Amino acid sequence: MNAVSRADIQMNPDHHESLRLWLRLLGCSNFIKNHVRRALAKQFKMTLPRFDLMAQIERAPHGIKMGELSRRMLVTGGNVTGIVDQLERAGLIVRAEDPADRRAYLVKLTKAGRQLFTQMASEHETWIVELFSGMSMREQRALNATLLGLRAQLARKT
Amino acid sequence: MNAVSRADIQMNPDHHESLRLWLRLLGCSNFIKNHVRRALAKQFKMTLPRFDLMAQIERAPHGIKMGELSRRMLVTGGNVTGIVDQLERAGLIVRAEDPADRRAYLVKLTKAGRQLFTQMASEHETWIVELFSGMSMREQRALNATLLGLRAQLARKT
DNA sequence: GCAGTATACTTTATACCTCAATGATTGATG
DNA sequence: CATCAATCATTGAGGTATAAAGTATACTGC
Repeated sequence: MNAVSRADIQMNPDHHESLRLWLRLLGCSNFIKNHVRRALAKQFKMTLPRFDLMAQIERAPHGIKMGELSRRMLVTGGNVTGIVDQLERAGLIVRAEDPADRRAYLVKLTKAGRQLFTQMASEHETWIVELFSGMSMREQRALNATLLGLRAQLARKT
Repeated sequence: MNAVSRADIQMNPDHHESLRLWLRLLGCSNFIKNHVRRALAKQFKMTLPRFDLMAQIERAPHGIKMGELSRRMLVTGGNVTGIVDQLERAGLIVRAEDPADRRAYLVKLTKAGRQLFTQMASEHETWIVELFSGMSMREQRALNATLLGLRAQLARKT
């Protein structure tokens, strides 16, 4: 094909492998994200970040602090503020006061939020199952284990 | 395929496996993306989308059309317009006329763009290699193969 | 030639997201 | 118990994303 660039010449072929792996990982992730985003928009007029945020809240029945949401979602605090604003305006969540810390809020699902989330989560799961249906359960478990290891390695690099 | 009710779907632990896998995939992807974004900003005052776009152009020495950029980056055309605007304003790329189609542009790197990209790509590669250094080359190849298969399966789902 | 339709790109409105700066509260230390 | 650094959340500016609508050009078939 075409000649290799100067950058390519300097590359160790093993390094190239890591780069390809990263691009592949990103590609898969983006594809699924796009798919889910479109489905959420179409069926529930919901965005993916809002759905993710609600999912985090749902796992914390006693409420969850803004900062904890930020850490779990790997996004900045300012971002969380904005999304919580929107969801609160829509009546799906509330900022409850934290009795132990007057700086903080405990964000909780409202009844409407819980109901909607239950519906969405169910649909969401079927979409994901369908997307991964080309892989056997065995393969899925293996991939999951690999990624769990990768995630642990990555966490060490901060 | 759908002989199971929605209640059954929630009960099936295999389905949760797919969900966990997806969240793990997304987590790894986001972590690396954040890491690279910060490094690009710090060392080159560059953003990740702009770097990605330059990388796509660099692979197409004769220039590349806006629509092709959009397809390869899995983003919308409007988005490409904005990023190309910024990079062009910075003197790193140019919109050259396509002699074969007056609606289209052939986007190319300028000399400055090519030089900067070469530097950035080299650094970028070392970051990625470092991030994946916890995995053996063997493991990386296996993961890459798995994701390649996944990507192919996904592409079939449109 | 000349509709009608498809393609290439831009624009607009809205939402996400980061970083850095700010205000408010807490908690640890001298 | 007074200070002061650390923590919790918000704001504002700049950049990235989408969908939908708009403009201009190309193509297709009659």
